[in-house]
Order: sequence, then C-alpha cells, then structure tokens
Amino acid sequence: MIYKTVIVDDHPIVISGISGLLSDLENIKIVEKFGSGIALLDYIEDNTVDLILMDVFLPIINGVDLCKTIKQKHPKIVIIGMSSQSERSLVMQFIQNGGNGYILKNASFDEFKNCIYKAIAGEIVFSEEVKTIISQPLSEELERIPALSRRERDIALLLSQGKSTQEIADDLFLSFLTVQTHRRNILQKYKMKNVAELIAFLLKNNMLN
Amino acid sequence: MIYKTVIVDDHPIVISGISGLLSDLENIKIVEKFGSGIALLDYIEDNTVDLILMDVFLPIINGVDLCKTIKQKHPKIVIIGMSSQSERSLVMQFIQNGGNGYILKNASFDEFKNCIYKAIAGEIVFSEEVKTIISQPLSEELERIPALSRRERDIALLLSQGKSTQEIADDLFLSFLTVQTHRRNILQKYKMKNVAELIAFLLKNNMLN
DNA sequence: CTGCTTTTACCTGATATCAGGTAATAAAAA
DNA sequence: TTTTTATTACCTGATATCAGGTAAAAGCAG
Repeated sequence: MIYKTVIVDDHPIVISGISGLLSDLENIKIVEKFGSGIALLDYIEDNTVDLILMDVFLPIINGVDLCKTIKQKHPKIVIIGMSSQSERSLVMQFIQNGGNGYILKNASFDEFKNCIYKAIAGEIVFSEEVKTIISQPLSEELERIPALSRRERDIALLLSQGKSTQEIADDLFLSFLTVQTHRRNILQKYKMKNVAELIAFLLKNNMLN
Repeated sequence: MIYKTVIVDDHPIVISGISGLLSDLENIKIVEKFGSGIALLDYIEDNTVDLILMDVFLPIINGVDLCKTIKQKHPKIVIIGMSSQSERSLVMQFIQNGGNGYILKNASFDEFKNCIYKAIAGEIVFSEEVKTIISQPLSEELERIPALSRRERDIALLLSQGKSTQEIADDLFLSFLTVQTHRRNILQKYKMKNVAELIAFLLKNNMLN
C-alpha cells in the first residue's frame, strides 16, 4: 500500500526538506503541500489522504485545533505534529486532540523515518527530545512554579512599569497598605529578595502578559 | 567564481531544505553543514568559506554572538541569519554585529535565492517579512537605545539577580558609593524611575546576557 | 456548611533607594 | 593633543522598600 501524504508548514524550506527526506521512503507519496490549515481542510474534503505531517505553529489555525477538526471527520488519517521548540503541555494537548505523534524539527533523518513508519503502523510516536520532554512530569511538577493571582499579576505588571507602591494603589483604587501586602506576598511566594529580581524572574518565565 | 557555502542549523530538515534550494544555484556550492556554532568555528579556521547561512537560535552559542566572533576574524565571509520568528531588535542586533542579511524561514524560494545573490554581491538583504518588521520603528524605538557600558552591564546583571547596592559593591570590589553612582547613571540614561522598570526594559531589549 | 485562598487593610521599624550635588583619574575617541 | 566618555568616589536628605506581625471580608471548592 502507498500512503498518500500531505505536508503542512508555513516554511517553504521545511516543506522542501521533508519532501526530500520522504522521497527515500518507498510507500510514502507526497500528494500535496500546504502553507496553512485552511487549504488543507478544503483539500481533504475532496481527496483521499492517509498521512499528514503538520507544523503545530501555523498562521490562522493552530495545529492542535486543526488536528482536532480533521480527526472528527477523518479519524483514520494519521497526523504527526512538528515544531521547533515545544513544551510538555503542548505535546500532550496535541495527542489528546487525536495526534498520532510529535516530532521536534531538530530530530535526525532516521528519527523522522522511524517515527513515520511506526505511526502508520498504528503507534503513537515521539522523537527522542520529545520523549525527554514528556517523561519529566514529576520533577517539573515538583518544581512547579506557583501562579500569580489576578491581583498579584496586576500589581506585578505595574511594578514592571516602574510604578511605586503609592502609584499602584492610586491606579487600582486600593490602599497603600494593601498594595504593600500584595508586594510582600509576591516576594515571599517566589522567594525573591526585591522587585528587581522578581521582575527578572517573571519576565524570564513569561508570567507577565 | 564559486562561493563555498556553509549551513548552520540545528534542524536537519531545514538543512536538507536549504541544500535542495541552493543546489539550483550555479555558483553556490555547499561545502559543509553544521548543527551548532562550535563545529563551525573550528571549521573556518582551517578551510575557506565565502558564505554562511545560519539559524539565529542555536544551542550553546546564539547566532548574534557567533556572527560577531566570525566577522572579527573573517570579515570577508558573507553571513546571512535566519529564524522562524523575529523581532526588530534581534534583526538589528544581528546586522550590527556584522550580519549581511536576515531571512525569515517562511520566505519563498525566490526570496531566498534573491537574497543570497544580492548578499554575495555586497548588499545587506532582508526577506519581505523582515522588511516589514524593521520598517516599523515605533516612536519609542526611533530614539536609538544607548548601550550599557561594561561596568553598567555588570551592575545591571547583579541588580536583576536581586542584589542590593552593598552586595554588588562587595561582589565587584567597589565602594558602595561607586555602585550608587552607576545605578543613578543607568537610570538616568534610560529615563527609568527605578530598578524594576529598568530590569524589565533591559530584559525586553535583550540587553542582559 | 466549612475550610481554603484571595483580597483587602493596618502598624512599626530598620534598611535601601533615589535624586541632588561634586570631582579625580583613566581610557578612548576626535 | 584635546576632548569626551567611563570608572571611580564622596556627601546629604527625602522617600520607598522590606520584613515582621495581625486580621477581617469575600469568593470558591469540597
């Protein structure tokens, strides 16, 4: 059997790279290439597709939603997600929405080939680095960073804009002393010595905005 | 003349894609491919290279620093940066460190080819989307950002780690009062109200590390 | 309904920051 | 060589932060 394969990626070079890679594989035939999910959704309505390799970060529709939409109507199509960087939660979300595998783009050619073969054989596949990402749920959850509450986030944001306690109190219609308490709570929560360290920490962890 | 070209990218598929693309170009010959900057630095010491296409987000050494290092010893090598997403400041930083161009990976094949040809002809080149990114200098960004001096950077870094003036003075073997002066100078230079705003500003503009 | 978290608020005191000034020496650029 | 910038250092005073404690009201979840 020959697997009719579609590639979806908004980077022409990546499409070209994968095409080259897959041309080695006997029973894989690339029937179409797309730069976004919309075109793909149209295509699969009128054409037979067995395998889809898709970038998860796509314009307009993201890969997770795209995967879900496709699987609802065409559960037999094997879908493998790809991205340059990733996080545990994103990979899990992709699989939970019906994805048959996830490959990081820094994977070697052999990894790519193995994953694709295993996926069409019915397995859920991950490239090596993805495996290490998802197999560290314990240590990550142990060092899980507590979240900022809504109010704390408001205050942290204003702090990052250089506002003083009094200015923040005025902005949020709070007492000076309330803001002071929030400040102290935030610093204690993350064990930070002062606002400078706190802001650096929050920005580096994308916890503002 | 044939241009000896090296590709640096930690994504095998991207390397493969660019290889395919460049194989069409008559006077471009790919002599080597690397997954990180370290291997490249070794290579150029012993071999002639005319053109380097590099991913800006690389493991261990980032593209900006890599470009700078290479250009210091080999100013004639044409270096083009690439990435999937980018910001104005990063592109500018890359060019300021000697880069001859910047291409977003979602560029079309034609864009890639044109940029490469123009770059080896001596131009500074940008792919279409990069042009739109850099041609929007917001009123804030219009005023070019003055650089931190070495000492100021040291102090700003320690501030971002939550150190107090006294601790910084001890760390750098300076007087408390000297550190205080530096702090004031930095705040004045960027017109910031306090360290929190300063750290946020510096981090957002990638001016620490 | 009953805990748990969040948000609000107050008091005090030690310490740090910020803003204003000045100025000598060294290094780099013009 | 002259000028500018960087780095070093000191003084003072007003204001802000940080750390300790306490506590009530509101909202949410078990």
